[in-house]
Amino acid sequence: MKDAEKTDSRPADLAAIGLDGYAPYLMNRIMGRYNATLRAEMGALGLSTAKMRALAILSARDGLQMSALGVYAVVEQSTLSRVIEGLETDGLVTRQTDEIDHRASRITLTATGRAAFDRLWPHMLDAHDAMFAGISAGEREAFLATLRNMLRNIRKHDF
Amino acid sequence: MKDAEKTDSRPADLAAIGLDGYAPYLMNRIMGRYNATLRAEMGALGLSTAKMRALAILSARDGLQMSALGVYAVVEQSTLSRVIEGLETDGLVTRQTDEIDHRASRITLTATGRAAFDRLWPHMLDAHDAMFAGISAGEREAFLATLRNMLRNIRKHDF
DNA sequence: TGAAGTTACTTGCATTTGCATGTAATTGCC
DNA sequence: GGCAATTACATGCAAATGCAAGTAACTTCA
Repeated sequence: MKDAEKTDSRPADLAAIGLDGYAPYLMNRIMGRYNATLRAEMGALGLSTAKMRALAILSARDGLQMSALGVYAVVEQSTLSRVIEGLETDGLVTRQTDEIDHRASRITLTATGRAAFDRLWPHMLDAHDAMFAGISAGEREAFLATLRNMLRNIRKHDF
Repeated sequence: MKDAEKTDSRPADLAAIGLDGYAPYLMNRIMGRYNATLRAEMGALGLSTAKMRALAILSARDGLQMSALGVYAVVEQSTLSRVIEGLETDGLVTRQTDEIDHRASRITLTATGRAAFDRLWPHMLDAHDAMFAGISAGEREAFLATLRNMLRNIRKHDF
């Protein structure tokens, strides 16, 4: 075998496998476009990336604590704290102290917040569909299955 | 069929498909951890996320213009301008006016810059390997192929 | 039970980032 | 050739973000 970089040993550098052979590069490119598209489309509504993510997660799992919401939304806790403060000011979410643990607060979507997400969702869906254009349902499912395994590999929480 | 969200029509919301059924969510989680890990590990070396990406891309494709580098590295043009300025100050890259197009500049890694990438690369590889732990070479290849198709779908440039 | 340690969130502060705009160089087209 | 449109990059500025430190509320365990 001529090319040392083709063996099972760790590739010497990025050039050895090529940008297109390095999954994080491809994923960054794809998510960069996804995020940029949504930010541009929703910026007019006063929704930052972090705000969009918080709304989206809450639409699927209401009543989360800040800490869990931060994990799901991939937003630093300090950032999330301010984001939620802003969403609360705008009346999109409610923050109430947890009954059992008085340090924690439960974040809930208001009707207004739900309506905001309902305007956001079609854009998210469009961005999603654009990604998977021409990709079969079977391939998409296999792709999702791999993603779920990868998340399980690298996540630091049980969710 | 009972569940309207299980048909081919567009799902009503995120809850209908679940977070784990929405690829951008999974990809954000995974890349969030990837980026956070690298940032934490390389912050001591004075490398921000954008600086790391610029070095990595240049290690594979030297002599790029700012505009192309920005696309590959998924960094806004204005941000990249400052990032490259910083890297140039630190002696990691060289910026020289393009011979033909005097508006453009060609960015090149210096020996110091290459050395910086060589320290960065093992961390990138570790993060990559952590993602794909327990995933077969075949599954990884299929995953990469889907990613390449997705990038082709959503990219706005020919590269 | 009570002091030390942990956890949940907030806040101060400096850095990073993005958008809008500015400047210089090139291209297109009459 | 020459002027309008476009392209490449730089910069002003405000918003977003991350880290470190602070406060308050549990938990643990002697």
